[in-house]
This record gives sequence, C-alpha cells and structure tokens, in this order.
Amino acid sequence: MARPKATELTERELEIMQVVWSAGEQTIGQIRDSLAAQGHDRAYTTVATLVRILHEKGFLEQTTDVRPFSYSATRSEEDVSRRLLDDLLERVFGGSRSELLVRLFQRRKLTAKERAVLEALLKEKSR
Amino acid sequence: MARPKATELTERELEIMQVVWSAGEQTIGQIRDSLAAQGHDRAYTTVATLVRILHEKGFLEQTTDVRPFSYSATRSEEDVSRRLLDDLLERVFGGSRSELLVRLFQRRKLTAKERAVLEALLKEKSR
DNA sequence: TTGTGAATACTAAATAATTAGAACTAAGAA
DNA sequence: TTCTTAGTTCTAATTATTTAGTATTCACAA
Repeated sequence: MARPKATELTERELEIMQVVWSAGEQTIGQIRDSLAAQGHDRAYTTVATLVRILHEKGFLEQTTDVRPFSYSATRSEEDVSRRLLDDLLERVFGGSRSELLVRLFQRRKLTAKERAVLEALLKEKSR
Repeated sequence: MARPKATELTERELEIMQVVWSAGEQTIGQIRDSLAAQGHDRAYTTVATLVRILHEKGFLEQTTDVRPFSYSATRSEEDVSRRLLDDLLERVFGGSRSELLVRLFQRRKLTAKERAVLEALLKEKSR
C-alpha cells in the first residue's frame, strides 16, 4: 500500500466545488474564469480534468446535453464542509469539540457576530 | 508545477507527532509500538522514515546520542493544531469562524462540557 | 459534404506521500 | 578481534494529486 486516497475532497477539487456552490450551474469555461479571477490560473483542460474527477466521484452532475456542458453540485456545501470539519475534529482533536473551540478562540478575540452566534447556540440548544 | 507540498503535516506525520506529544520523548521502537497499539501496524523502517522527515522539517529533535535514539517534539500540540485548524478555516469556511461554529454544532447537541467552554469564552473575552 | 473551431475525452508527465526493503553502522558477546 | 544483532540510513517501489498536452468529437458555415 502507498498513500491512501483523500478521505474527502482534495485541495483543487474543493476549489472547483466552491465556485459551483457560489455561482450555481457552471460550464468548464465559467469555472476556469472564476478561478482565474481569484488568482488561480489553470489551463482549460486542467479544469476539465478536475470536473471529470468530481463527476466520477459523484460531487458534480452534468445538467445539459448542449455544448458547452453545464455542471451543478450534487452535494451541498453544508454536507461537505461538515464532513471536512468532522474529519479534522477526529484527526487533530481526537473528536473533542471543546478542544477545538479553545484552539479556535485562543488567539483572536471574539467579534460581535461570533458572539451573537455563540449566544444563539447556547440559547437554541437549551431544550 | 505539479502538486504542492502540504502546508503543514501530512496524515502520517501527524500520527507520529501525536504519539510524541502524548508520551513525551520516544524512541522509534516505542513510537512503532504505540502506533501498533492503536491499530496502525507499520514496519520499523517506515516509522524511521517518518521520524527522519519530521526531524528534517524541524518538528522533532534527537535528544540522545545512545542507541536507540530518542526524539521529542520541538513544536507544541497547541501551535500545530491551531495551524491545522486555521488552515481548514481558510480553505473551507473562507476564514469565517461563525460559519465554522454553525457547522460544528448543527448536527449534535451541546454537551455540558462544551456549554461550559462556550460560556467561559463569552465571559472571558468580554473585556 | 467537407472544413473549421470550440469543446470534450484521453493520456501522460511531474511531484508528493506512504511504505518498506537493502545497505550500513555500532556496540556488546564470544 | 571477529561475529551478531539491534538500530539507523539510504534507496526505491507504489499510489495519489496536479497539471496540461494531444486526440477526438460535434455542430455549424461554406
């Protein structure tokens, strides 16, 4: 055995998914343009390869038969980000959310927004 | 250009570091035994290779001249776990801790301990 | 119908990560 | 001293990931 497959999405695969999540149904050209706009210049064929892989993995589906094909996400950003977070939680913090929380706020102060989210969490989950 | 080096520690490197963090100064044999105990059987030379890499990267230092050599961590678990967490925060949540928090507690209820940690955070960071 | 250009599919090259064998070294036994 | 063996270093094989070139396909213009 050599290196095992990434549990979830790889770095580059995630970048593609984020474009599709934020812009919706996209052609390969559109994805390439979005990536370029955020400073990630990739050849068209590079993006096409990643889209193919994501299609094979079931994260993207082709939603037209006319060229250029469009693709949209089959998994929600919520699901995927939760999975990635849970993965880190296990690997790095042994599953302890408390440990993770401590680390998350150890350096930088709470913003007002974060404070609101935390207070909502405490209230909401009281029942 | 092909794939860029991992920003931080790889999967296997992290496993080694966790052994050293929890058990302190360790020989390669001890590390291998700890890994085996948690179900990760690796050849002695495999562990030795990872220790060498971690030494080169500056995460481990050799602390004896007598064989078998012992190694200890030069970077704290706090620092490393924070870096890994910050990395995920950027990549997956675009730097938004609020988003991360929502995702972290969306599925499973707060435990008493987590509630205490959160309340402490809200209080502690008030000034 | 045939040529053309855009789009897609196929293939491969380069580097990283994981695993472990082979070669070498050192310290004590005989 | 020489042999043996535990321990270490060097080297390589395997798979994953990233990137992009080459080949093919398709729809339309001429």
